[in-house]
Amino acid sequence: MTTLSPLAHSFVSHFGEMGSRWGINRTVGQIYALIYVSALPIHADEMAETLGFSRSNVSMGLKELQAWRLVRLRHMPGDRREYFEPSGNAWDTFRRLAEERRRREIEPTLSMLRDALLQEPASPEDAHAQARMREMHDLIEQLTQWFDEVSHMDAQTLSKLMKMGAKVGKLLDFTGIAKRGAAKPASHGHTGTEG
Amino acid sequence: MTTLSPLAHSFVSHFGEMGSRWGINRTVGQIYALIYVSALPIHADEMAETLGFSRSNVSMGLKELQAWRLVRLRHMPGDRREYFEPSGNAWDTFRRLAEERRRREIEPTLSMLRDALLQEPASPEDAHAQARMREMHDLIEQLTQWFDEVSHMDAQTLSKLMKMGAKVGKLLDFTGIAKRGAAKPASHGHTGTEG
DNA sequence: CTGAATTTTCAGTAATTACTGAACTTTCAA
DNA sequence: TTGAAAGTTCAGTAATTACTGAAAATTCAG
Repeated sequence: MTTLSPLAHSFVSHFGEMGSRWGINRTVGQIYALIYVSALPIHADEMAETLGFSRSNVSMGLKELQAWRLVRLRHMPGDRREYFEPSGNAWDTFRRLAEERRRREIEPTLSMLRDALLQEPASPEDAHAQARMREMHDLIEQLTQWFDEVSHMDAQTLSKLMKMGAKVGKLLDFTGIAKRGAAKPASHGHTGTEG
Repeated sequence: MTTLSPLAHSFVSHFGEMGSRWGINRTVGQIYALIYVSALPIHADEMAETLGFSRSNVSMGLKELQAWRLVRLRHMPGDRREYFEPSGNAWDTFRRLAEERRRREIEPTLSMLRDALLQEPASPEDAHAQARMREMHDLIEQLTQWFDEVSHMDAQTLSKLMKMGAKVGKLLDFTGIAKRGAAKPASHGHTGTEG
């Protein structure tokens, strides 16, 4: 498949544009999209030709995709070249992206916040800043801890949890009305609302 | 506060670096961080001086933050200048970021996928590509629908849901073992696992 | 109204990031 | 071993994105 069908082309070029919104660039996005929709594993020369990128660009892109653990290297019998396929289903892909972003972005932020919270505030302004940082720190920690738990589930389990989640949420929302009433008005301006 | 304390400085400069990982640039990240930790609303000149950016750069950054609905404009009595404060607490911030990213990134992707799925596959390769796209489409739709529900909750409710989520998840994980056993082996290579 | 204070716009430039081609390294069949 | 095929690296350049200063537009007290 050295030339793309219109269907595959629209998918691949869309992911090129979207890729740049995530940390990955256009090239990497398109390479991944191509691997993702291909029925069979493909090798770098084919990608370069299909996408119109230089061979070296493809090589670098594949390195990055391997760093994200989004693709898997395979060998075909009687062929020295390296073939690539997606390293999992859509849920695996999402999970890997989220885990990797967590490692690269969330963890450093948490670490910076933890450090800042250990300092002795030198002024009332610093004390306020710390309160805001603590609020952010606690939220991030809660979200990531929860994601940890959820990310070990497979698609079916997750789907069930989500369906239940909505109902559980509504129930809790109802029982929480009294507390909300006390907390919400303060949320104009700078607020320290947490449970 | 025209000069930053070490505490505030580390927070602000960290968000500058991290901002570029998200769609926003260094300037916008630092402006937001500064507004976020400030005890009182601040105006553009103060931001420009504190951060060492040009006045025009701050102006553009504030426009972008308003587009993301992350900051709120306020006026102080007897002062014509525009002051800014965060538009909510940490959970509000996270929710706004997520909602905006959804609008800008997820919705266009879903729309592209829906279009692609309506096409008549012109070849077995296209049929395979469509199957992969459907898998992605269904996952995204499920995730966003769930996020819709969750994003209406406030911090306390969410916190409860998360605490329950882990337990519910474990329970479901246990009941799901039989189904998992059938689905997982296929997840080597290209898989169409969904439930 | 007037004009000073404030904010916005935008063309030009600086800084950053992406991409290529050529040289280099690695791999493996013969 | 050898050398051709495959893969990688990297310096240079192209493309993109960020930032500034100057000028224009807006706002509002007087």
